[in-house]
Amino acid sequence: MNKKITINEIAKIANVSKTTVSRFLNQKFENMSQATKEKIERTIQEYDYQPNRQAQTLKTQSSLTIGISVADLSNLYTSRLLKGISQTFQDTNYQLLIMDADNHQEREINNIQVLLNENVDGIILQPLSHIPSQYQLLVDQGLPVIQVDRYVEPFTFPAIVSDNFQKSLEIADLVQAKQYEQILVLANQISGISSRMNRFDGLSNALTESNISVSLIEIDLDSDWHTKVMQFIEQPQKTAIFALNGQVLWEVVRFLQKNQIIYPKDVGLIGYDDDNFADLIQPGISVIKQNPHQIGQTAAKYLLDQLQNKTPMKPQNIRIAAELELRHSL
Amino acid sequence: MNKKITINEIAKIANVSKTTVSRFLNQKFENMSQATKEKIERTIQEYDYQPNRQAQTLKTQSSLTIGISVADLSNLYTSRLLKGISQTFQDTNYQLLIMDADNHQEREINNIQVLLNENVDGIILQPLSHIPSQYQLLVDQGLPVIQVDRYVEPFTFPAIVSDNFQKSLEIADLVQAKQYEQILVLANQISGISSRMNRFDGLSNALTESNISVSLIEIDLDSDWHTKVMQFIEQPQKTAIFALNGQVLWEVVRFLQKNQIIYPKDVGLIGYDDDNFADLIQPGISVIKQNPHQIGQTAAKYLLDQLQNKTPMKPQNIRIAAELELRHSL
DNA sequence: GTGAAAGCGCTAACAA
DNA sequence: TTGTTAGCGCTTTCAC
Repeated sequence: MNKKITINEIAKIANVSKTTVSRFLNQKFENMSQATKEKIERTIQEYDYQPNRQAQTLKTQSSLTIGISVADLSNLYTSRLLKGISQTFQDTNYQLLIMDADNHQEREINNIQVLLNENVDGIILQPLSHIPSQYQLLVDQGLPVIQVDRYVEPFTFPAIVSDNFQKSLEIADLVQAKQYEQILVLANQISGISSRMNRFDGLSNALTESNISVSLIEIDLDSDWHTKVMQFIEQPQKTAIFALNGQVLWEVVRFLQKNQIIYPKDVGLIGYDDDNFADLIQPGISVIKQNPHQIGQTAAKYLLDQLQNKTPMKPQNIRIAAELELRHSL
Repeated sequence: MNKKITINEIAKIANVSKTTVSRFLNQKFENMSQATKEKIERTIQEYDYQPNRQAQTLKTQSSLTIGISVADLSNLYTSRLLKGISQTFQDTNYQLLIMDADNHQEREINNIQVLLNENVDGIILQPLSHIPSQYQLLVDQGLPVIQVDRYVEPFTFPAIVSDNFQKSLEIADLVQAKQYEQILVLANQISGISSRMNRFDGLSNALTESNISVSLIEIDLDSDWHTKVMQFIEQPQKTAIFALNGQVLWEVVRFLQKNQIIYPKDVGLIGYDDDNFADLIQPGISVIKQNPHQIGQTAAKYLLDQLQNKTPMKPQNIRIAAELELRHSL
């Protein structure tokens, strides 16, 4: 067990005080002779000295660590989001403390407490809850916080999200142009998840004046969704299905394949594709592709900016354009 | 900015010394009166006190943090691996410090240095390099380290991996039974990546006595791989393609679809499917499904065990069975 | 059963 | 231009 060398020993070896070494570490060269500077540099090199982070944090109350809490670690959207964040912080001094809420609100609260307790300098949060009071402890801390993918209303922190509402307007246009008569929106529980609500609301709002009906089935809450979907498809009206996220889209495709329902003949199909797999499935499925990597990058950039300039950012929604890719299914 | 309450203030409020509070925090109740115990408990509750992690670490030299360095954060294999690790540590006091090497060796080295510098108590490593000397600094530290997905030879640390070699033996049997005459193995660079090498070696070894030829194309190193694959397919021999990981499998499927090459008629196809998407593609593709979640869990469990029992683990390979799912493509 | 005091490795105010 | 000193929040030895 290699005991690590400390600032004291470096100071002793270089024949200076530890203050001077500390000045060197923090690049305060204004009043330092070239000689001592070089002497310290050499010693640090030679002994491969790295300052102890905990001691630095304890003293300065700044951990140079960014806390992240994601809703669910195990999907590609999250991976790409994290990649974007990670790349942006790559060449800074910040470390990332990534925590998974695993879609449980208590875990998210716990994550936030742990992150605060680790004295993180900023937080990137993919919020699970839409109840602002849950995040009161973040507000109290006055820490820089950026939301990603979703936001909590009323706005307390800036949020980097996809242009969910806008994309649904485009889908509404399409659906009208193609003369569909009813739309079935399939989703995981949407209540409180701003991204999903925006996707649904965009469509409903745009079609409210039309005579196209919009229905919602939350497949994770409704064990009978298979039957209901079949009923919709069997009705005489021309029906389209809109899957609000990738996971749901693939479940629907599996279901349709199993029941030999052909799209777009028997039913129209469009959905979110966070896995970029839609082009592999024949016939091609029309999808909306988000850009989680850019969402992550953007969030990280804004956070970094706040950290460096100490200027608080006003709560606002920053939208990253998703991409509509039309194929044959709608 | 809510200044956090410290052990000193808790002590003052509870009318005891901070030593006693510290004893309480560390559950040293042997010589503590019920009265003080309750008094401290109440005060801690009331003020929502959480001990400062940096101070604890500085003092005890144990950070209660596990460092993780993954090869590439942005694929599902990694996500599921991390989920398995994360779930296992969920109910412990350990935090996870996750770092992405982004497939760059220098980054991995840097990650390791950062993790050591953060005084992590253990490391889970998906190694990028096969050169043991790169990891000498880990050996020197005497830290518990577990490798996942891949290993470095000669063995310095235990490794949790898929049964890559064994699965390739099964594939060799299949290929012989189906009377293929040549196998084209498609991969990303395999040199030094034990998992990929094991997959290739298993197949080659099993077929060395047969008259089935085995060829390798590393598609990320060979910009001309499309042409070469076409040449193989056009040969009179009955050909099968074996894609050594998910990403490669999907690239091959895209390529075959684009060129209207039909499997299994024109060419047999089997590959690793870490995304669990193969069942969506028609006709069904035969795949090997790994279990990264279980690999992560297992790695975390062994690490936790070492941490708690202070017993070093002997370097060994622990294999987690992958699953062969046969469909129509081979 | 409890507390005083030293010290983990660092930074920063102040002194020289 | 450099050093002395105090202290960040905690644990632990030793004393009572």
